[in-house]
Amino acid sequence: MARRVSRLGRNFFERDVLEVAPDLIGRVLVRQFEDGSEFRARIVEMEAYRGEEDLACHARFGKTERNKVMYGKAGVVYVYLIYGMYWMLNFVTGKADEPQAVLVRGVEGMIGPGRLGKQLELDGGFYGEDLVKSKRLWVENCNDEKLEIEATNRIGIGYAGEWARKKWRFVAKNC
DNA sequence: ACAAAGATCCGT
DNA sequence: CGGATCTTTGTA
Repeated sequence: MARRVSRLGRNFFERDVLEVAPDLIGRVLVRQFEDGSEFRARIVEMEAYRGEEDLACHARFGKTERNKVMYGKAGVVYVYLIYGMYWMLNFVTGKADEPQAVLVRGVEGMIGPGRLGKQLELDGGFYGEDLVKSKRLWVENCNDEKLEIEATNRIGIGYAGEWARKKWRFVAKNC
């Protein structure tokens, strides 16, 4: 049965972040630039950030100006500048008022969240971008064989105590 | 108002 | 291993 390549819809992102994060491995991240060119690559590394109780999550201090989009509807983009240099790409997941997001840490040929943000030419203008409707950034299904997924500790969050030991980083095994 | 830290990367 | 570079956050 012919099934068109399709963009992931709202319902995909409305599930719990621990379900969505591994499910995004192997899907295709698409970025269309102003000049008509396109960046397209399979996602191979994701990290889950889940709720105010997760001390590694930006929602650990409650709702703020920066993280408020995480409290809204799923399927929109949460970007923020880290170390004054790198734009980090996240997707909001779960129900409204449940602050969750997945950080895109790497795609095929472009590993590292900071480098990816640079390659995609992200900036504050992507804050709140809706992946379901956007003309410049979205995620598509992939018909290729499924990748084997490994779960490990999250990177760069050593300050989070117990939460640093959660295996909430999902990475394709052959990468 | 201020100071400290940060979901990183690069060059030495 | 330290510097770049600047926004966010709690009050160190």
